[in-house]
Amino acid sequence: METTAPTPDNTDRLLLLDGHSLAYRAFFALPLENFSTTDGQPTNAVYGFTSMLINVLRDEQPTHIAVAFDRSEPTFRHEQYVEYKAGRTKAPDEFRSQVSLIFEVLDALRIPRLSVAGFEADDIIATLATQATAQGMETLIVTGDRDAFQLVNDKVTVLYPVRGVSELTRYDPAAVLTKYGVPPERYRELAALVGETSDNLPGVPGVGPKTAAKWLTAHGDLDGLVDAADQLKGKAGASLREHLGQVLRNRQINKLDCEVALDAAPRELRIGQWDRDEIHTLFDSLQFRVLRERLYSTLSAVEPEAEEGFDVELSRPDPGELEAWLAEHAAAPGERVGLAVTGTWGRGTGELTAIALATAGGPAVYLDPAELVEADERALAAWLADAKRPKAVHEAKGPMLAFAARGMTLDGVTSDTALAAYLAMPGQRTFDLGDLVLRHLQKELRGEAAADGQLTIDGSAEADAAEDLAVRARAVLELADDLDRVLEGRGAARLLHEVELPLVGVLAEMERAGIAVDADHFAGLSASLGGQVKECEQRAHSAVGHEFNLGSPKQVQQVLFDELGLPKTKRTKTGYTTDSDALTGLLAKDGHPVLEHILRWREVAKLKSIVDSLIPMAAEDGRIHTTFNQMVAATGRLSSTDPNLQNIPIRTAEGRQIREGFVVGDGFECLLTADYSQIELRIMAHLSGDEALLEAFTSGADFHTITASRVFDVPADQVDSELRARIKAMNYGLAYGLSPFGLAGQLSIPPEEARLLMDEYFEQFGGVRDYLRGVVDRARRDGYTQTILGRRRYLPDLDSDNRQRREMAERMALNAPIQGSAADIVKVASLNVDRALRAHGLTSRMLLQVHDELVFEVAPGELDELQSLVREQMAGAYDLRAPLDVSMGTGQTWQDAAH
DNA sequence: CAACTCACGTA
DNA sequence: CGTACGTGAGTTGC
Repeated sequence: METTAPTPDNTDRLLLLDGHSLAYRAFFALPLENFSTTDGQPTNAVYGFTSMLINVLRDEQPTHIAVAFDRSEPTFRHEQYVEYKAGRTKAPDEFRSQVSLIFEVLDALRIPRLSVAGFEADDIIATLATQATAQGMETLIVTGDRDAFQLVNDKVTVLYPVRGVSELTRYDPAAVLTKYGVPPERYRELAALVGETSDNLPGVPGVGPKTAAKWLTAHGDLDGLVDAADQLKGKAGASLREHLGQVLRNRQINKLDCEVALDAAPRELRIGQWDRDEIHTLFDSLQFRVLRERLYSTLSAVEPEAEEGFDVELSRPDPGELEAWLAEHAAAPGERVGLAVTGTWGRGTGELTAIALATAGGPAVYLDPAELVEADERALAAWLADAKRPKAVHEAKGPMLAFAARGMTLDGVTSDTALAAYLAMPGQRTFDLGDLVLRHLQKELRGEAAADGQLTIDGSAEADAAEDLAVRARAVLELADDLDRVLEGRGAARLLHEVELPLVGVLAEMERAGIAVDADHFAGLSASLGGQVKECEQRAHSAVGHEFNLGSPKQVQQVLFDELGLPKTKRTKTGYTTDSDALTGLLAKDGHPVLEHILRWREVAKLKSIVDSLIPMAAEDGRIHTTFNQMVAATGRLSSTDPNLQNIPIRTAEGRQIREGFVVGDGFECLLTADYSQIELRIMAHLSGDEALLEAFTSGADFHTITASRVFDVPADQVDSELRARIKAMNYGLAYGLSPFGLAGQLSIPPEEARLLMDEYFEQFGGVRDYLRGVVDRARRDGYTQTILGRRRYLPDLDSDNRQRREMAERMALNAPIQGSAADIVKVASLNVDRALRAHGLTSRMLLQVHDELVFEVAPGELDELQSLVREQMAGAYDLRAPLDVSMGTGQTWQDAAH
């Protein structure tokens, strides 16, 4: 039972920890009064757990890691034995508040945490250990639960904490035998005889470990002992005969399940790149100063040892030789080539500074686009445009724009590794190639020579840059294969290949097209708004008797609450809110004139800032080219930046004036807008299968009116605007996880009335309530939600014991399948419309996508054909039980095209 | 100067 | 105490 770690070798070592059992031990081992933050948050369990984790990482040098947690739901053991773990006192609040902190530590360290409803952490550990052994990995299990001893063998070792959490005893087969007198495979039977107090599994009275071990050794195993029970002598023998049933039940219950269905396989638990900033912030808030330093020095040693680099045979073909090179190395059908480029792109265009192609076999080329002779340029263009020459690219849209700017088309992209990573991990902010390569391939983004620690051949900067780019191309190629496998395993391969990937080109074309703007209109608008801003400012100042900055929430607070003594509003982190809801409320109560001026100032100042930001955005072609981002929204929506054209005002008349500045471009006839009406509600009706709600959609009458008429039990023609507004708020709120309280706030009615309203609603539409409940339950069980096309959103916080975070995750779980499915449908529609435009040979083009709306620029004479084509493709994008409904409008400006 | 907070525009 | 975004201005903190 020695505690030194084995010498590191090349075997993969999987470290599995039992989160709850270790945290619980730490909680009782470390005095609370020494481990709390200054604001009273207890941290002894987090500290003890983290400290132990750091020590194990340092001493054992694992290559793979995961932490398993129990869940609150009953397990299969409870079904077999109702008394299982009965009599356990509930964990103290001081402990429970720390579990989510441990989650945060693990998340920041990028250590996977696993839990499965109906199973204990031990079962997860048993499953992973069994799988790891089968794959030739070594496994180390750190747990305070002795049941794990049954898993010990040549490849599996248990580290069991002693003396609190400061020391771990190593249990290999020999150590188990020494300590208990039986080999590990008999341990379970020994425990069945002796019993386990903490699990409320009583053993045979009068039989301790010594007797039990003696019996098992003498009779081979428990079955042998049972067969021989009649011949056992003495009190102990009699006691065993009397409690035989109980012993057999114990054996049944303490058997760990090795076949739990898990999301992750052992090989996927490779130690990843941890987030230094996140750790810094988190440990700061936990006031772990020493621990942070220990962690830093330990983890820098444990970070993935990326010994391998990428082996590329880089060449720079002589002028005129590119075609031959491509024919030799990049012409095999079906054999993907990695493509990496450097340059700049954005605003619908781009410029290339370097191009590298890498093949799976090793040969790679580096090209300077500025030096390409005509023949090479032609050969490159032909290869790029050939859809039958598959390519893997990381973030393909930018390069696509850059290629397009020099007249080349990039087609045949069968993997965009950033996009694939987004589908695999939709919550992540960035998809850096280096990080992904390290995580998935356990390699550094560097060449073989650099990996060997050698200097590059001549060390020149240009040669290094060429080598770097070729390595990136090769890395993308290998990463693409790996991510293809990951997505295939999750059933998301079609989403990638049939939706997201083809959409890249469609988005690039929309960005390239841009939308024409009327600069004079914007200039006039800016001037007029500027005048109003000044006016409001002066009125506000004179209303309070002095100047102040209306744009400063802090100064506005000072004026309103300190100087004027207005009633306090809702709290923010730093004071009291002055948002428009609050000010409108104050205006109704107090009526101080300054409130009106502030509100009005905010409105016009906001509009002016939007107009002023748009003016310099127009490119030389008189059009604004936004950038669509396909990989930021966790739900699958697109986002738009530089500028954001998805939040151009529409609600107020003045706001709509801005839309008048977006106009049809030269050579086109008009703009066409087409949007889905109530797409999210239709999806909710479809997903819930609520017949009443579905009927409200198929009846053809106004949806909100119909639902209101049902809920309030009045004929549809007697539903007034008040009733309709209430139900409309409910209809939409449901998809966001609205609470009675929130509904009350929004409708300015008492919470009790809001609750009643919801009850009445659900009485009519019970299927919706069942669906919404089911969504959250399923998400909690699976760990993620899913859209109609299988797009997942992972929500680990559904298990948080921080109420606020958990409820937030629940609302996200409610909304993600609805908003995400709507995003799926609009994406499919965009693709189908784009295809149809080509098929019909139309010149009209798609310019914008605003979540449920598509904006087109109509070429002369094409309006009728375009309209019917767009309607057909949008309505037919997906077969919902509440059919998709499309409404369209046309006009010379975006505003006029509204409908 | 970067990072954060607040406020507010859209679906 | 309703989801998903991006932007701009002011403020805070290194």
